[in-house]
Amino acid sequence: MPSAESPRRTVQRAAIRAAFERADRPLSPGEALAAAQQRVERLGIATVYRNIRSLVDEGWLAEVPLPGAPNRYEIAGKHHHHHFRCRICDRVYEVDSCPPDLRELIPRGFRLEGHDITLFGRCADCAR
Amino acid sequence: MPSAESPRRTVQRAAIRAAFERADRPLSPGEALAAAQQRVERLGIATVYRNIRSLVDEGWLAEVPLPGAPNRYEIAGKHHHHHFRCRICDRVYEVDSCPPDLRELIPRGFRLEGHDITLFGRCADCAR
DNA sequence: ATCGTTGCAAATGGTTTGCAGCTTA
DNA sequence: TAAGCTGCAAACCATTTGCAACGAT
Repeated sequence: MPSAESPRRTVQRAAIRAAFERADRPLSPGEALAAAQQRVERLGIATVYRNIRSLVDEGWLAEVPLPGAPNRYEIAGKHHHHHFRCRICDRVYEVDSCPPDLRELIPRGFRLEGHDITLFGRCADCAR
Repeated sequence: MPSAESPRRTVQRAAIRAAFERADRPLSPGEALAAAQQRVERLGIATVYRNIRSLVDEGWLAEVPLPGAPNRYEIAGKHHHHHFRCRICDRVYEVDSCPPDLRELIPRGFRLEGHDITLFGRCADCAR
């Protein structure tokens, strides 16, 4: 019986997970690096990318793809929601949403499998 | 009175514009290159990027940013609409949409300036 | 003592820029 | 002609990978 190897417990991995646990919003790899480096000084960006990928594969993190901006990542398992990106500070926030019926919008013959809605504007901090 | 210089008429620029005029969907720079190279063999990708930028600045092209995928571009001036990306062939299509009232979704203090909605799934060609 | 993980640097892939030669006006 | 464009190659930026040293088990 093949047993999936579980990742080793390293300070780097713990610091990266902690960064996401403490964040109140989705983080980019760079943001996660900055946060995790407060614990592990010599942490490298490659390690952040590698761990993000493995946490996504594990289902612990969820990818947050955004139009015209690098991906963010957030802890998985939340209910269906979307995101708001601040054009000033570039931070991304989670927003609850009641997406309308999108099924009727697609051309005939197309198969709809999902959708992304990204709102943008200014967050409370940047709204002046 | 300062007069904005208008770009010179070159075969490259004409071929690039023709690529977008003939396309029935938003094109990536690579797709535009491939289409325009049918007219101008030695066309380079840098020229495509430079012309796309200037056409966007001129207001002739509109940027179509997509989550997790390189930008596409389409002729500007269309009415409000959104896009559908095929997960199989990666082509992007325009879809008419009647977006719901998104204003009520954002957190208090935030200022909503716009939104992007991207549908994804399989286009008619790839739906099997 | 293994073998997975890390840090660093080099490799990628998409996009941008420098520059000499070409072309439009 | 002169200045704007173009093609090519090098530069960039975000992300990925190779590799030897490191460290969890």
